[in-house]
Amino acid sequence: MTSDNRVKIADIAKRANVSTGTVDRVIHNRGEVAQKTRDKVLAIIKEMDFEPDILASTLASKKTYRFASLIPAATNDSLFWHQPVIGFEKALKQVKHFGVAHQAFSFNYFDKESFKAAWSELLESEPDGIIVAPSFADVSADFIAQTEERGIPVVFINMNVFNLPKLSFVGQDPLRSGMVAAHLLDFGLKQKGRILIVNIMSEKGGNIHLMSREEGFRNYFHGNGFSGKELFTLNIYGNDPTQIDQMLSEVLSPEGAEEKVAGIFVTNSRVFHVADYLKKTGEKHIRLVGYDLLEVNVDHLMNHHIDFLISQNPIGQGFRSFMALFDSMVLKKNIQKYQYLPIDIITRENIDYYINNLTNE
Amino acid sequence: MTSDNRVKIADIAKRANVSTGTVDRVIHNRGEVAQKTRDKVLAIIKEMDFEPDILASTLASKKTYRFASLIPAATNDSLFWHQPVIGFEKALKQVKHFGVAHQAFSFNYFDKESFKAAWSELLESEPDGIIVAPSFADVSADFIAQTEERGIPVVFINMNVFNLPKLSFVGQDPLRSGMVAAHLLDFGLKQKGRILIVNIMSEKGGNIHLMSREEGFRNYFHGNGFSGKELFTLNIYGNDPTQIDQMLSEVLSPEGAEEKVAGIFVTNSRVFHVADYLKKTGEKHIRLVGYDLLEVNVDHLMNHHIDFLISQNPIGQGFRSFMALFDSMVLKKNIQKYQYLPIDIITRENIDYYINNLTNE
DNA sequence: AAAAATTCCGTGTGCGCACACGAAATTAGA
DNA sequence: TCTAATTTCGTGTGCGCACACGGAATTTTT
Repeated sequence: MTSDNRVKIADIAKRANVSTGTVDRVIHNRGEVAQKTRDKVLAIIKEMDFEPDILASTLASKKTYRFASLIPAATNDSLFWHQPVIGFEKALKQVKHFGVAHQAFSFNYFDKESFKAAWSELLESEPDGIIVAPSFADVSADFIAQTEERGIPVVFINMNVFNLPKLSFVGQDPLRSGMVAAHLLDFGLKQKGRILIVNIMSEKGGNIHLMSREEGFRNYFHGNGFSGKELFTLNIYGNDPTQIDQMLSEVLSPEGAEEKVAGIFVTNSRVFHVADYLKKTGEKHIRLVGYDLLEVNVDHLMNHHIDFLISQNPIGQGFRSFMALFDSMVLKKNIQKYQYLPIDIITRENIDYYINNLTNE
Repeated sequence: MTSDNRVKIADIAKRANVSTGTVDRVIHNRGEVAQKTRDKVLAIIKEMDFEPDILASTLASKKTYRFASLIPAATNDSLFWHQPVIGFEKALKQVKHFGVAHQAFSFNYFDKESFKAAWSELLESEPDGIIVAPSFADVSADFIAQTEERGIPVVFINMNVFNLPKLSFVGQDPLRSGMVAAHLLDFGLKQKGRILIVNIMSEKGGNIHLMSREEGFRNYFHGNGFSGKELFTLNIYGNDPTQIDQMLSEVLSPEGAEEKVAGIFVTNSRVFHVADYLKKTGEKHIRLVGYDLLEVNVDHLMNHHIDFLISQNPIGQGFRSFMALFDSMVLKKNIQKYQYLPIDIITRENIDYYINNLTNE
């Protein structure tokens, strides 16, 4: 019930013939300590394996950590981004006692200017740590320069910009996730057959992600020798249903096609557009794989119009990003620079356990 | 940097014209308070939305929580059980500041007596909370009666015993996981084909799990109408490789078989035995699905002798079980009684992110 | 109505640490 | 050598809460 013999600051102090104040000064590198005594205290700290009591510590120092996040606003075009916020909130709930606060900023996914403006606003709030989805690499570079100068740690969520300094990246490996999709379709299809890769994207750029997924998808087939599958790509810009339908029918309709398409890989969450089309045309033999557990996608999955969805675990991404800042800044832990989240394969049978999952609650 | 206006006990006290001591007494239901003032204080607490500061609270009350775990020892027959311990340790690391300690007990997976003995030893240590894998339901029932009497909360990990009282169950839904396996094989096989279900189990019982998985597997096919698949079961008792090989060959060899078997579902982690056999006989066209990321299984997965593995996320199970006790006892949170973990589908391409995964670190 | 028994309540101390303040020790200046 | 400037250090207070102790208020007993 009550056992404890953790070594505390007072123990160190006694052992070193100094006061607790002095020990405290060396612990926090606050100077005003003679080199000799500093060394002695340091040695004793190590020898006695002293670890400060975080509870007492944060209780005494009324310090507050203010974290700021900057991610796209959740709209019809980017429903995905509603989820990471939930992850932020879960994490916050778990660590708020330690004096952590959170302020959220957002921007228009397709508007570089709004991204820039939000970044500025965020910096003006002078946060102690930042989580950002660096949609526009060039703009991000400018601002990261500033955070570097001010010594504010930054975590990248969902998308990475490799050449920029960062505390950590939290997200998925797009190449690998493309390979997973490829494996699934390969597994489900007969030996031969054409496979269509569909990129539904914005004209305004910021689609590096999709390219990597396609690359991974193609790599899978190349890596596994000739498997009798023929791959071809359809790029669709914008998300006008009518236009999408038309472009799909050109490629899929009997007249247009050479050999019949057996499977389709949509490189992002817009997969529901393709499912809509297949449903509408009564096509039932084309295997379909896409991304993310949007409600529309889940509906199609349950109704057999989508075979597999790959989840990016957006809640987990939010949670992990937040905790990365917390672990690093509050607990002074060392953080893994690349935190690749699992590439979850979702079917009708296991989806219950991935929706609103509490994995990281 | 320093902003805070959380309401504290002193605020309540002042507002109620009583001392902090009195407020403290009502908060902890420690009696010795007139009903009238008790009501008043309670009202004010609610009105001001007071939440005690957990940090200060645990700091002041030198209370210690001792959690005990009881799971099978990790042996060749149950390698799986090495993982939950890692989850326990991760959880402990995260919450040890709150005065949480952990003592591990283990037993022989196949030996009911050792289970009984370990239970007794555990109870003698008078823990404040318990995590147990209730391998033998009848024995567990006896001991659960005792924990109930003493008011010690118990969490069941990995396997559930439905009619026993518990704080929470943490594990997977075996029925559903069987369905997932079925979906995968169904997806990967031509229209027709025989599918073999293999249960490799101990003679000594404790295999309810496997039965449920088989049931789920069969339900999938029944639920989806006649899909042209014929299912049949092979039960193997014991884990002698020679015997396993022989029994498999009887069922799979050209002479023995009526129609060729197209896919095999092994209902637990012993799937490597079947993979060994397939590898040995050079069979490459039989699809194979099984459970758990044991090293031997992972090897077969990487070498294409196993198509999919279903992971039970054992580390996560350990972590969640531990946190269930913590959340309930220390944080006084309400706990979900059934915590079903995701049924993770593992392929060569995504396995990296499930092995030693830090999802819950 | 006074004494005894109960019920109810306020005060004080300490948990382990952070940090301000000022004093002591040391060094520099004259 | 004595004072002034620096460097180095010890002490005290408080963070928000838990809990022991003893005293005040109330009720019961005689």
